Amino acid sequence: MKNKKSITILDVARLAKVSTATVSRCLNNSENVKIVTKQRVISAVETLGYYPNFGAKVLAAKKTNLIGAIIPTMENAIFAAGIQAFQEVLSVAGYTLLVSSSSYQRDLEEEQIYALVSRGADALLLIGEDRDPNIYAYLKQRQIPYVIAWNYRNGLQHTFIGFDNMRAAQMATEEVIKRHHKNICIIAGNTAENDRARDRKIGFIKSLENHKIAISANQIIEASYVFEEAGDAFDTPICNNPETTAILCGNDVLAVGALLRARKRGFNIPKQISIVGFDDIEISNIVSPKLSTVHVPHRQMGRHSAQSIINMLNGSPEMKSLELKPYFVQRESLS
Amino acid sequence: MKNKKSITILDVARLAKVSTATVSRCLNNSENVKIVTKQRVISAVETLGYYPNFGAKVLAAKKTNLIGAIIPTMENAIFAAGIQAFQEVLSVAGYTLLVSSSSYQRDLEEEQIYALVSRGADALLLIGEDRDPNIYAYLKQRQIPYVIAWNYRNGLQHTFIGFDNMRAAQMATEEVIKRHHKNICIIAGNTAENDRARDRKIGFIKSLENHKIAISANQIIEASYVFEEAGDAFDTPICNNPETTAILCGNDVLAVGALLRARKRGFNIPKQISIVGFDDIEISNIVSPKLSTVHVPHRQMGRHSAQSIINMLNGSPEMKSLELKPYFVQRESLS
DNA sequence: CTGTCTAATGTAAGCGTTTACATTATGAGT
DNA sequence: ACTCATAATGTAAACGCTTACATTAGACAG
Repeated sequence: MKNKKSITILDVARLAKVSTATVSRCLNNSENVKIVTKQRVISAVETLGYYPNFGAKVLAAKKTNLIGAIIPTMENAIFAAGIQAFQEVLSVAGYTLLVSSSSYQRDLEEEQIYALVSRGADALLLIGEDRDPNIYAYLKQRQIPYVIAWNYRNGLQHTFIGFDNMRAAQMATEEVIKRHHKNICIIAGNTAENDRARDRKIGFIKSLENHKIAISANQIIEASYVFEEAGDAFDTPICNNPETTAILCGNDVLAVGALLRARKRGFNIPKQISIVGFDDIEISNIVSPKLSTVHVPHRQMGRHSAQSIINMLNGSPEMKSLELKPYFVQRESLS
Repeated sequence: MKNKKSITILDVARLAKVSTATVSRCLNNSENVKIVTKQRVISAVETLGYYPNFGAKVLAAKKTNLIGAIIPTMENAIFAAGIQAFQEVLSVAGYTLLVSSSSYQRDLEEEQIYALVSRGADALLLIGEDRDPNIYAYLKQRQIPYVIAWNYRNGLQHTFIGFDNMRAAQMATEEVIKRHHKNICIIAGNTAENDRARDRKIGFIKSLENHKIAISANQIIEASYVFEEAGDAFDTPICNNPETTAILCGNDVLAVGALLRARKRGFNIPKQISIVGFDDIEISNIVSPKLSTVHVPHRQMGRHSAQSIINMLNGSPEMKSLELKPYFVQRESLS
């Protein structure tokens, strides 16, 4: 990508006494090229120090082999690890990852989607389903394949590689209920622009309703995914209160934040108050007491999403969604 | 990036009754174009639904605006957060991040460097200095600017945005020594292919020597950055031993791994044994007791690295290195 | 009204690949 | 030795943009 009269495929062709087409074929390990010719070409490449020009290649081949991913943040281990798995699979298949983070902001995410596509992304990994329909229209018009991870829904609208957040939340709630908790609080993630947070919250509430356990509006708090905020949510009179015996949290960050604050306030967990998280990131195993939580298959999602995108790019347009199954992990913070 | 007779800049030019040059000028917010012409062009772009072709743009402009970063892993929060900060700065400047991870393996990292450059990276963020000289030669030959983060060294060889790992390690060691510990173990990261791990280990040892505190070879263990391995290292008879009163760890993951195992074995921390970490990632605030550790300015490194790369790409070839200062954070695991 | 200078726009030459199609070499079967 | 299928290679037309340079328009001084 710089000035200097650069070495082109033509120079290689001349030195190897073949045509540019043959050089191209050698370099893209294509069929039908005699072994001795190939060797001649390779050695010409080496003596000249030739490197293919990326722009020219992209222009001619109409693909970049760049895959974009837009995630809320890398600061949450769940996404960091998911993306890591995603990238590993892409990498061995010869694709490269373009990353951008939206900080859970819808408009920012939108910008990033347009940006990544205009910077050459051949396909996209998106987290969650909730976004302006125009974006899907845009992606369709430009024929950019994409996978929606961290969420699963029946139907052919999109390719989902994820799980049912609502059901998973219900699963967690059932665990709490069967231990006879009656006075329960919810610290949910901000649901305004986040379908996963919303589904989880709905799941919590639904289960409670199914079991006729009363929950008033002020027992449901929303907080952003930050320890401090979760702590503050705990300090709300409704939560921080001898009546309350269990808190359901929208994710592990929230749960750990609440747990730490509860401990600081002198509560014994889980004796006086139980706390359950969601995600099963590493810290849930590190806090004491260890967090009871819902295990989310983040690495699997990353890997399968990558595989799915690769398939799409190779022309299998079946768009098979995949539903993964989270499961509850009982550790120490629930009794 | 697909078939379909696509809409080109020529179509836009025709509709707006201007030349392609003018269209290009409008789209790249360049100087010297009349406001009314610009409006005509913009509206033509909109009615046609035109999007610039990435490959053509790159080929003609000789730059991609893609910045590559190769980090050991995103699973360690220190890199995840650093990269996050890096990306945020790039993003507002109109650059996009290409990421790849090396799993701390030198040969893999090497491959990734070549891969990212051949996939269009205009510049690179590298972690640590230690690598095959051929790579630096290659980067120089292809005129790819790069920044080395997480390490700092005097000299004009490279642009460093980092800190002196050895001195930081000495700083931590001094803290331990001044609390009168005499029987100290070291759990270092694998130093074979990792200059930062090596510098830290050397720093630990140097300080001990300076204070005439004996440390035998078997009091120094290397482990990879994984809780379990650190735990196993702790279980070594040398560490897990009433004589030992302090353990210096190569990073927080190691420290937390050791701490958890020590607790499991019934040790009281820090009464019976002190543990100090390195990095100051979030978990060091979450374990109990909270980890005493060295704070590493990871977000700052990310931001400054981005800024530095942007400057280089804008033609300021000064290559100013920047030394950041880590500091010790005393919490609860050291007494 | 002319000359001069600057701002705005146009012209067209690259940029360096890939790949459809055309051509030539190779070798098996007779 | 001669076909004829097939493998190997060559030819050259895209691909769609940017930008150096050329040209024209417009403003203003004299």
